[in-house]
Amino acid sequence: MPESQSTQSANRPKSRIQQKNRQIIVDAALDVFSTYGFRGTTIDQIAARAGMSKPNLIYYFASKEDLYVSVLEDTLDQWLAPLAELDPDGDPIDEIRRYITAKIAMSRARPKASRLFANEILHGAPAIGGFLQGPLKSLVDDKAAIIRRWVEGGALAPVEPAHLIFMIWAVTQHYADFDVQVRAVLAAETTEKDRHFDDAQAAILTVFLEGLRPR
Amino acid sequence: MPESQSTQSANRPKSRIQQKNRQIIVDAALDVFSTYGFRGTTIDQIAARAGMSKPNLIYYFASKEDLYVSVLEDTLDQWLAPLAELDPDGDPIDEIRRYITAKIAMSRARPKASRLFANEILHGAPAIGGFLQGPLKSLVDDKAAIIRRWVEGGALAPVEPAHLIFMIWAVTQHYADFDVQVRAVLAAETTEKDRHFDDAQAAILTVFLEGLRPR
DNA sequence: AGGAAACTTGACTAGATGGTCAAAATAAAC
DNA sequence: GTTTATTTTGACCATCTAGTCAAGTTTCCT
Repeated sequence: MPESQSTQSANRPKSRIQQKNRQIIVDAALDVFSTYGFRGTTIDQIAARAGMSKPNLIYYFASKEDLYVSVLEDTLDQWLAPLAELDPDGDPIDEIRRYITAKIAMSRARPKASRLFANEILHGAPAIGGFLQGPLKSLVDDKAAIIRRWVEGGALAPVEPAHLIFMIWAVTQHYADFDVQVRAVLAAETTEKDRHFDDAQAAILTVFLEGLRPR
Repeated sequence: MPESQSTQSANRPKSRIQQKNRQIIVDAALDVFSTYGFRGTTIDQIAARAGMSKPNLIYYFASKEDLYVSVLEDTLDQWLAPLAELDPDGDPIDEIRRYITAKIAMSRARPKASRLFANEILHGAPAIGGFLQGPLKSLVDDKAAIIRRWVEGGALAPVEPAHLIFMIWAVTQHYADFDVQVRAVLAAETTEKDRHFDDAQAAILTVFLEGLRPR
C-alpha cells in the first residue's frame, strides 16, 4: 500500500531522539488510552508514564487528539493483516482455521490495542470513521467475495460472508476486550496465566469448523 | 440482601414526581453515558437531555457516579434474564437456538444498554466488578453445568461450556457494540433499516447449531 | 385558604486539565 | 571552542465541570 508518502506529517527527517521519544510516548499512550479511554485519559498521565514533562510531550505531539490518532493508526494495519492474508487458492476450512488462530494470537499478544480499537468503535468511531468506510470496507468486500465463491462452490456451508467475518472478529476479540469479565467468570479455574486462550481457541475452532463444513 | 435499610437513600416512599423524574433522568443518562462513556459525559449534558437543570438532577442522584451505577444496575438484570431461562429439561439444540435468538433480539432492542455495559467491562469494570465475580459467575457456573451434562450425554458436540457461552455473548452483542463498524462495512447493502440483524441471526444460527450438533 | 414539605434553579466555588511560553539545558555543526 | 538548533521544563492561563447554596416555586395535606 503506497500511501502517506507526500500527504502530510511524515516528512520531517526524525532525529534519533525524535524517533526514540515518539515511540516511548506512543507506547505509554496505548497503555493509558486503552485503560481509560480518550476523555478519561490526561496528558499528564501519559507524560508521567513516558517519564517526561507534559510540555515535552506536547513538543512531540501537538495535541492529545493528535497523539490519540497516531496511536490508533499505529494499530490499524496490524489489525487487518491476518484478514488480508486469507488466500483464495487455499483450502477453505484450512484458511478459516488459520484466520481464527491468527486473530486469537493477536488478542492474546496485543489486548490493549484491541481494547483501544473497541473503545473507539463503541463510541461511534469519531476518529477513524473514514478508515471503516474506506480501507476496512474494501478489504471485507474483497474477502467476502472469496468466501462467497467458496460457498457457491460447495466448499463451505451456506453462510453470509460478511457476517461470518463479523462472527470471527466477535469471538476472537471478545477475549481481549472483555478480559475482565472472562477472568471473573473463570476465576480459580485458571492454573496458569492465560491458559484460557487455548481453551477458547479449541472451543471456537470446534464450533466454527464443524459449523462451516459443507453438507 | 438486608442492607441499606437505615443507612441512607433506599427508604423514601418515592413520590409520583420522584418516580417520574428518576426515570426520565435514567433514560437520558443511558443515552449519554452509552455514547460518551463515564468520563466523556457531563452532568449538564444529561440534565439538558432530561429537560431540567443540573442542580435539580443532583437533587435526585447525589453524584454522577451514583447515577452511573443506577443506570448500569438497571440493565444488569435484563442482561442476564435470557441465560437464566436456559432450561435443563429442554432439547439442547432448541435451548441454544432460543438463547441466541433472545440475545440478538436484545442487542437489537437495547443497543445502548449493551454499549454501556461493554464500555464498563472494557475499562476494567470499576463499578460492577463485584457483579461479575458474584451473580454473573454464579449464573454462568450454573448454566455451564447444564451444558456440560448435555455434552456428556452426547446431545451436543464436545465444547467447553463457559467458552460456548462467551462465544454466544460475543457474536450477539457484537451487533450492538460495533454497530458503527457493521454499518460501515455493510453500507448500501442495507435496504431496510436493521435488516442486517436478520441476516446476522441466520448466519449465527447456521454456524452454531450445525457446529454444536452431536457427532 | 394556609402552612409545610417537596421540588426547582441561577449564581457560584474549587479543582482539574489541555495547552502556552519563555527561559534553561543539551546536542549538533562548524 | 563557539555558535546554532534541538530538546526540556517550571510557571502559568483559560476553560471546563462536579458539586454547593440560598432563595424561589410548586405540590400536598388539612
